[in-house]
Amino acid sequence: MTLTELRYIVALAQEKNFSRAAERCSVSQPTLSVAIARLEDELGVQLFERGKGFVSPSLVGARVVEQAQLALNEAEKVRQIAQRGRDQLDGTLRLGVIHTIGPYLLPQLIHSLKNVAPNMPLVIEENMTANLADMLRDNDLDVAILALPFDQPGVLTRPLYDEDFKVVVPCGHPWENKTAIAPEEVAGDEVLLLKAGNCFRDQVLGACPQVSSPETDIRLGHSIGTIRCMVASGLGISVLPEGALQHPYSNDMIRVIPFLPPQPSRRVALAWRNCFVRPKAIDALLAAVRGLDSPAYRLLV
Amino acid sequence: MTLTELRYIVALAQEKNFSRAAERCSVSQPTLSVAIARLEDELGVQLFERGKGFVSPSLVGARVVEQAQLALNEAEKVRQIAQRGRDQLDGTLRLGVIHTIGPYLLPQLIHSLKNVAPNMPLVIEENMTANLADMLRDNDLDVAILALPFDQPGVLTRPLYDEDFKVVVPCGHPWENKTAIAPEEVAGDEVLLLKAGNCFRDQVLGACPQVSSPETDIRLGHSIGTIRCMVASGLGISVLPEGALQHPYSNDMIRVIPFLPPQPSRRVALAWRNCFVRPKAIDALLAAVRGLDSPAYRLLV
DNA sequence: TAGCAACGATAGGGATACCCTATAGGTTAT
DNA sequence: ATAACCTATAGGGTATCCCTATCGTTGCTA
Repeated sequence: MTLTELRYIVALAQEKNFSRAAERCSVSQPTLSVAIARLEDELGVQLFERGKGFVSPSLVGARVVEQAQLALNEAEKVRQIAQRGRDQLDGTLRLGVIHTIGPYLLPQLIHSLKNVAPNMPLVIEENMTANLADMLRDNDLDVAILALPFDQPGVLTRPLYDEDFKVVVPCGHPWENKTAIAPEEVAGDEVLLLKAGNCFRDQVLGACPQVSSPETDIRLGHSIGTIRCMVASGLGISVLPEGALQHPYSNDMIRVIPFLPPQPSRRVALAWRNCFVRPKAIDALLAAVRGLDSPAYRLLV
Repeated sequence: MTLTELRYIVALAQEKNFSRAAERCSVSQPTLSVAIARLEDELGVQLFERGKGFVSPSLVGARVVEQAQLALNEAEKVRQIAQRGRDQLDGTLRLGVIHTIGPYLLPQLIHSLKNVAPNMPLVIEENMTANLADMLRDNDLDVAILALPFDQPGVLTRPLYDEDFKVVVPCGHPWENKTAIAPEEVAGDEVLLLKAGNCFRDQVLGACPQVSSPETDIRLGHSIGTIRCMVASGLGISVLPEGALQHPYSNDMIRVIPFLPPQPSRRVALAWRNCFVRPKAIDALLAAVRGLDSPAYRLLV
């Protein structure tokens, strides 16, 4: 039983004439005649009564034809669904992003993405790099935004932008009026850090070797927002990425001071499985990044 | 797009492995691999993402597979409907019958038919021979029971039984105690006849040439039942088929008297289009007639 | 009544599609 | 390093599919 055969019997039931039914199906009359005879043989039932002046579905034939029409309708829906799905920029994209980027980049990025791919809503997973890597591997995510280095077999990356690190001190701090700070000056346990697992914490420790990693978690924040508040309240100082210090996240209770050149920074990249089937969605994200307009991000795309 | 291809993608979505999916579909792995690639090409969408350790439906693929399953279900119903319809003794049979046979034969016949074909209900059309012939030709009936001769192109007949004619006189009539009557004795306008169009009326006129066909319809009955009552009330005599005089249609207000041999009779037959697709239903009717147990019918089957 | 037109079935041939085995190319596990 | 596993590709054989040509029947018409 094939879809073609089903189309044939539906056409014959409607036309009640082999030649016209064949024409409607764009085949010759013998083709349709033989195909229907074959289907009748396969099903073991005579579907049509060939009379002198008429062709008419038998009792069974009428029911079979009716059901055949339903089957054809469902098959046609398959084609329609595929047709609608041909646009790679149509349909949800599952995007992972690390905690230290998501809240600061995504509002702008989504706004920019709307221009490039208006019909591609994002499902956003905010997590740490290691978890995003797993989800990417397990096909729980389509794409992720995270900080380099990131090397994962079967996953491609593409740098998006560089983002400088800044020193953040509370209002009234001795460094309040410094214009630049050397990485080595940032030292001791006065420095507030993110909890372990966040890649940004390790990047700060790498950039400022004098910072001690305290055993207690008193000076460890769950998020950049927490740390910013702790700094503002006078608990200590910190090092944060510039993106997290843009309006409206900066305020007059803290002072943001640049490092001395070469300023420490991180490289933020897009990552996706090399076999991901919607490359145009990647392109759209790159274009959206290209459309960003923020001095905090030194674009690489 | 073929049903086979739809089966392939459903299997692959379930097994998430080309080899196992191929095995489930009873084809080789390359066959399934190529078929799916071909379908993806036809639909213009990549349905599956082939990763290192996994095979997973894409966003579109998942929807397509889901719809494919629905289409396959509908197609399978086609097969089931045909399967159920394979029994030619299952399903309604449209039976035509003439007025002078229906009320007398059918109660017994249906009872007998229940034993032969318990799942073949009858739709009964009671009409005159000419109309039954038309309905048979136009595929409005499957089969008819009527009196011979009946010759119609494309229609086959098979004799069922012979049925004698009897003279019916009212109680107290001069012939009341005769044991047999010659056809020529039945004469004049005392004889009650069916209205024109009924074949039995013509058969009586043929058997009893002395009977005059009155111009007025005073002595014409709409049905055999009407005539029987008119005889009982003393309006005249009549000639009726033996089947219409069985219990409970006979009573003590009328006398039923046979003709002198050779008794006039009619031959009742089954008729159906030669292309009718349920020959077993014909056989079942013949068997049901064979199962009749009434002295009024001299069976021929 | 002969001829013609309409219709469906059949015959025969050719193109295509389908499915197979063998194998390549890649990754994972031992 | 090797084996095992997985998917894609190549090449070839066969079955299916569809075509044209034609037959047989029926019904209509000249």
